[in-house]
Amino acid sequence: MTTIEDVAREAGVSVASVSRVISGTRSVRPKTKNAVLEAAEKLGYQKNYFASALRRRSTNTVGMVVPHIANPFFIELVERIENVIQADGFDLFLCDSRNDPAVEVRRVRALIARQVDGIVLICADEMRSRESILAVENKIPIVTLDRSIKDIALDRIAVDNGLGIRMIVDHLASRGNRRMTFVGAEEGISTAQARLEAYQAAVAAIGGEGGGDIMLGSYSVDWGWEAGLNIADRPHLPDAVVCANDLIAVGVIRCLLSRGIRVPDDIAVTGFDDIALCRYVDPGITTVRQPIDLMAREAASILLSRIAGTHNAVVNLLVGPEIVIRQSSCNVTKVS
Amino acid sequence: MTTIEDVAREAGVSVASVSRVISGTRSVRPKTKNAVLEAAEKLGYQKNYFASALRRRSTNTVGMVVPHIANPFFIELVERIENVIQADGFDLFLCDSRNDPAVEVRRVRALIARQVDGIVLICADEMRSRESILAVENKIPIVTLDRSIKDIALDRIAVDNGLGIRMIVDHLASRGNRRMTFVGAEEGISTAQARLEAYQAAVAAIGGEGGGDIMLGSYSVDWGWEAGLNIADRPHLPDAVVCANDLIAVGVIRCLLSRGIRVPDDIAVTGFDDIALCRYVDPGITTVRQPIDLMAREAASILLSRIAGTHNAVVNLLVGPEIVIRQSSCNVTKVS
DNA sequence: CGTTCAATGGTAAACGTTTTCCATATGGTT
DNA sequence: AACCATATGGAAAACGTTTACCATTGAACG
Repeated sequence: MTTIEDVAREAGVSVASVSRVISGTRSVRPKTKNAVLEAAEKLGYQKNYFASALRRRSTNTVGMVVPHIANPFFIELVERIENVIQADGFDLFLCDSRNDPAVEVRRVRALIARQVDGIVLICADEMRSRESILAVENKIPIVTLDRSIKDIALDRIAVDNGLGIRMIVDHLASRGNRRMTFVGAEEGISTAQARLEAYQAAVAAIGGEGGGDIMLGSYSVDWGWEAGLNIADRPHLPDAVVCANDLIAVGVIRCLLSRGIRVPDDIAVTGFDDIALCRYVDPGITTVRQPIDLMAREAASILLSRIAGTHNAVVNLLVGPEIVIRQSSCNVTKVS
Repeated sequence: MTTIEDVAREAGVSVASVSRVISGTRSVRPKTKNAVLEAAEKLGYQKNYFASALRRRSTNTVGMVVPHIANPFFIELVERIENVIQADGFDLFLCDSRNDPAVEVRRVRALIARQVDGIVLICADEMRSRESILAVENKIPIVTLDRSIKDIALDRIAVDNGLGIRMIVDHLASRGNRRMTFVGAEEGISTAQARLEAYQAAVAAIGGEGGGDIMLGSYSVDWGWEAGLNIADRPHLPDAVVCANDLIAVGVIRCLLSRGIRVPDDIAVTGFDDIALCRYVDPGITTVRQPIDLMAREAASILLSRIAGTHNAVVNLLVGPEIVIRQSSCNVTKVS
């Protein structure tokens, strides 16, 4: 391994000069600069990341913790965020918390131990993820994305879940669907909670039925399938099933179809997130599109500005969703 | 930040003893050990990762580079590998090469700079990914997974792609399909190349038509759709479309359906990998299941044993695939 | 010409561990 | 009791950077 000292000897300057050229912390005369660069090139010098981090106490790295790496929605956020921060010279460490606050806090600790300069957190639980925040001990900035933590003043960027669900319910109602059912996820997840409450309020607002017809599970295809079984077994089918995300909707639809129940003819089904999968299944799924690009850019730039030390007020940004109507909700119009 | 020195003072011992207790590198008397542990606990001591790594030149971390983080097949491999190595006390750094050898080599360099103890590489290109291997300079062990690099003696774990495709072609032939088409990915990808060659050989072996009817693009839904357009426009449809992976198959099927061509009734379509998506689309996709769990376990354990210094001969492990028959290939039997 | 100031270069002290090398204590064997 | 082997503790030297501090230079200015 060649060190700064080897380079200094080769270039005939001091280690300080080499360091200054490599890290660009202070100006050096063009002549010495060139000598250093040539020597470094010749010796194939590579800066030792750990020595540098140890001394500087900063790593040009941000960590990101997501609940489930296999969920395409999170992956899209990760990809976009990585794009933004990479342009600023930062690297990204990605961790999966398996939707478990205990794992999450371990991951956060591991990131802190590696002295990441900041963290983007999509938290596992709106109450118990508080531990993860405490683990940070205000040592570095942290922004929450998509999901939030209760009663804690933290930057947060998320879609307006309530509005999204209202748009869905209004859309279903406008096509004559009155009797609805909601298939959601655990209440511990802030987005799940928000979508649930919005569903209840929206159904009440349109004077529909089923505001209390609710099943809660997890954000997964398997749970959707399970809930589908329950629905299929009912003597009297609802007009529409509002699902808390697209994965659930896929499970519900697959299950209903397997039982000979037609979607959308017999029941309309909707999702949330607009992952690519919505376009690949048949029928295509009506859903709420999150402005992923905008969310990722905002989250990244807030984090970066906090890392840079600028920025003060806590940001709580709710971005607007967009409804995407596909076949899964286009059943016969019962009222027009 | 509390250091080893603070702990030593609190416990009334030397820093050496503290270090030995924390890192467990040498035995210490139970009495001092307890004193150290108590002091560490009391002060909330956390080992400085960088100082440790700088001194030890090892990090208990392995890096993994995959071509595309949004491809569910890779994600499954990542999840399984993380499970195995975590049980051994290793952390995983995941990177996305965007299927670009230039990005890949940057990622590998970043991993080396962070002194990962080993790398799992799913390489972008069977020729140009050679650069990535050179970047490692034999400093640390590296195993390739799924895809391979030409003419280079490196551990490799992969499915028997040729056998998988033969199983598919035989299955299609057994149901009476004679005229076939292949929709593959770039030849620079070893798996794509292997599947292509196997397709040609298998079609020849069964005396079918279409051994030369080949379209090459990328492992993506979009490419599948594009290839589907070409197929749909032909005056004379083939009996079956063999796709090089499931994403392509999804694209082909969606496209054909959108043009009023029925799958499987008019054309049978098959995939490769058996990602979850195959079960969620309609018709379900006939495909080749890779033994992901076995592959991940083997790759991880080979890497870990190389890191530990045991292990010598280069491993080139080809594991057996399994055919999963679903609706997409179950068209009318033309010969029986 | 003397003074001041900015620009640049070098020396050496951090950063927080791990580990080598010694010193001492302990226990077991003749 | 003498000896040896082993276990344990501590001092200090690494690991490779960055940076505080000082020294030197040369230019600008009166």
